[in-house]
Amino acid sequence: MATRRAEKMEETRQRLLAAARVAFAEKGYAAASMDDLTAAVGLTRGALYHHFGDKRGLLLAVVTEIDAAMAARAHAIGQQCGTLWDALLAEGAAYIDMAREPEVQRIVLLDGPAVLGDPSQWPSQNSCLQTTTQVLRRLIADGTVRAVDPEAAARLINGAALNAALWVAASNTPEEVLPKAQEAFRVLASGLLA
Amino acid sequence: MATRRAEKMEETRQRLLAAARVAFAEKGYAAASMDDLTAAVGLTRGALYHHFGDKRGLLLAVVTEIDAAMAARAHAIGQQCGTLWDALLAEGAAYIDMAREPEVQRIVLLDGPAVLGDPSQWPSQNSCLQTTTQVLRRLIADGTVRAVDPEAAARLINGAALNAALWVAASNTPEEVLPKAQEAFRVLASGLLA
DNA sequence: ATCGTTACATACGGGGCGTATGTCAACTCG
DNA sequence: CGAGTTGACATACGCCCCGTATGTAACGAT
Repeated sequence: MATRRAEKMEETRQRLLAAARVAFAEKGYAAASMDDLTAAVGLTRGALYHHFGDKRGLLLAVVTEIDAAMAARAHAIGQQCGTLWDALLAEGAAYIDMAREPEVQRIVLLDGPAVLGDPSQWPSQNSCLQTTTQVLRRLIADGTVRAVDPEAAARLINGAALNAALWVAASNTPEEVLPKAQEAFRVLASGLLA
Repeated sequence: MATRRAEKMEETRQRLLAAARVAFAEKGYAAASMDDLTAAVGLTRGALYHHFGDKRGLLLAVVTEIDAAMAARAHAIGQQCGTLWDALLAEGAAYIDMAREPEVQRIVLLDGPAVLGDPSQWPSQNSCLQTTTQVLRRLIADGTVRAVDPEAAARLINGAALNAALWVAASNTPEEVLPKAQEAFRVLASGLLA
């Protein structure tokens, strides 16, 4: 089949994606130059526009990739918990933790919403949100959690966690602030219990 | 003394601010042209850079203004409540409501954080956050709310509310979604009660 | 009345994005 | 096996926009 060609093409796509992650994370979306970014991996803007359409398309691809990785990681952590409720708390803590990484923070939490709009409208559908919603739905079904709209609760929980993470990361003393944030998260989440 | 001059100067400052609010809200920060913006009120970029330093400075001024207005409005609503706890819930609901306005959403929630960084680091100190923190401090003191870090709890509460608002506004059917969001907010907040 | 200050306009340079066009290698098919 | 076609990527161009340096005219002080 057309393997040789498609193979190489996929490789350049990945190289561009990787370079974009670094550039967007370090300089931010607006300040990242497409010329510099492509040159860093030995290509030109031609390749970029061929693969991703425009600068925004590139950001979308990067965000989708990171979002999927986050959701997978959170899901894996949740799986290791004895009860579903513990899984929910653990996933929340995981989000707070992940959002401390500069790459996640800058790209997914700050530039992502500004450039691509509300996360729930992204094509990736915000996998993180989906994961949390699923867990909540089951918790409501088995009576652990009060009867609220699962999607609404998931959005609030996620928003709280991500906001907490932003706070921790921007703090001068993250080590002191992190436990406070996690404790507050647990207290707040307990409001959902039946 | 130097009133005539200072008076006029203040007026042009306000005109620029007003034009910026409109432009940033309608086109978004990145797509808003400083040339167009200033021309819309019969001035040039010269005036703008004289008053605000740069494009970012203009956004900061706009954000500060809106933030102050939001905090004032929330505070006023809280004052009308019988108990402090009701005030907290009412303020939360007010934030959800205010964040539905396109101006607030686009400027304060989306572009603000992306361009200016984490809201808690803004010079305006995010008045909204301050207000909520104050109320929480008093609620903890009088034993209504469990002993958590007030700032942490305020950040989470605010994050949840604002995220909910983004969700409502981006939804296709805001009327259906709004009550779900408000209900979920109340349930979540109840976790703070002692 | 003169001079310094300052609010604002004009002019200039640099850079970045998107697109139109070119090129060359890889696959297809007779 | 060779000619044609497709497609991945490079090159070239125009446009817009930001920030700054420079100019100017009005206002206030002395």
